[in-house]
Amino acid sequence: MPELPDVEEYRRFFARHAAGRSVRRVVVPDATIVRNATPRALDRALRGRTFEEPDRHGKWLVAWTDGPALLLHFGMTGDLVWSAIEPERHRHDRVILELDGGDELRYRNMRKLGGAWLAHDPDEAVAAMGSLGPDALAVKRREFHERLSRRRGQAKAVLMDQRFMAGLGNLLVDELLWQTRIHPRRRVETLDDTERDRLYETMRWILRRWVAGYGRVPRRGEWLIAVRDAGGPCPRCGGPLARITAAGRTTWLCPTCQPDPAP
DNA sequence: TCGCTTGTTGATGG
DNA sequence: GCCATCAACAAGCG
Repeated sequence: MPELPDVEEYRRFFARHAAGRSVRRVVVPDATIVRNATPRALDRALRGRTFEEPDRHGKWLVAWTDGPALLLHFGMTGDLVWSAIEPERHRHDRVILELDGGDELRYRNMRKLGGAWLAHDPDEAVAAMGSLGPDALAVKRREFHERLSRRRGQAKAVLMDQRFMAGLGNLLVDELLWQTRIHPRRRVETLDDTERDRLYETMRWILRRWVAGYGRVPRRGEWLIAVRDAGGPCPRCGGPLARITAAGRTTWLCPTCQPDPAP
């Protein structure tokens, strides 16, 4: 369930269970999930190391040890599982961290989009994550506006681009555009100052609410994302929602609240 | 069988 | 170089 709030929840989950604990062994049933090392190299690098408090940047989880780091990206179907909660291993558990005391933290990923990377130092970690923009939850107003001013094109595509802001995904961008009443195909260069600032404020508000209140993308309440799958009406105006494709992704919007820039 | 899916990357074309 | 589109990755569901 990987949007920024989901990965932040994974980060806390990882910290709660694995921080301060040492690695007894790393088991990788499917070698292809580790993208830049062999299972043997990953095991050798992490075995005997102790996990520290993990970091998150956008949708990336960076789990540092007192030596190298394990980087996890959750794709569309990634998850973390703790053995005390779920004792049996699952066929989609791709990386299994056996920790001191016998507990296991497992990286599960059905579709194998995303994966695991090994980084020996911060430079390698940055290289593995690619060119990411600032974390969407940490970015300052001034930098947001500065970066937005350098972009052209459809709002949906710009906001989804991890090089612009790291952490905004398909669901969250639909929510953000609906909250700010901006059509997904609206070109960002046509946004006025009020709209730009509303984008920043609303992005922060949604992220904080979803991180603090849900720890994930919400499924209930007066959110666009909570009603769209049920085919429900717009929570704001009561009109029917519309489904289009924008930036190559399924996109939900309210045609009344978010007028089409080019009817 | 086909279409669809909360993500990302690389090729292609304008 | 920037932007738009699409295929590919992979696996499950209806």
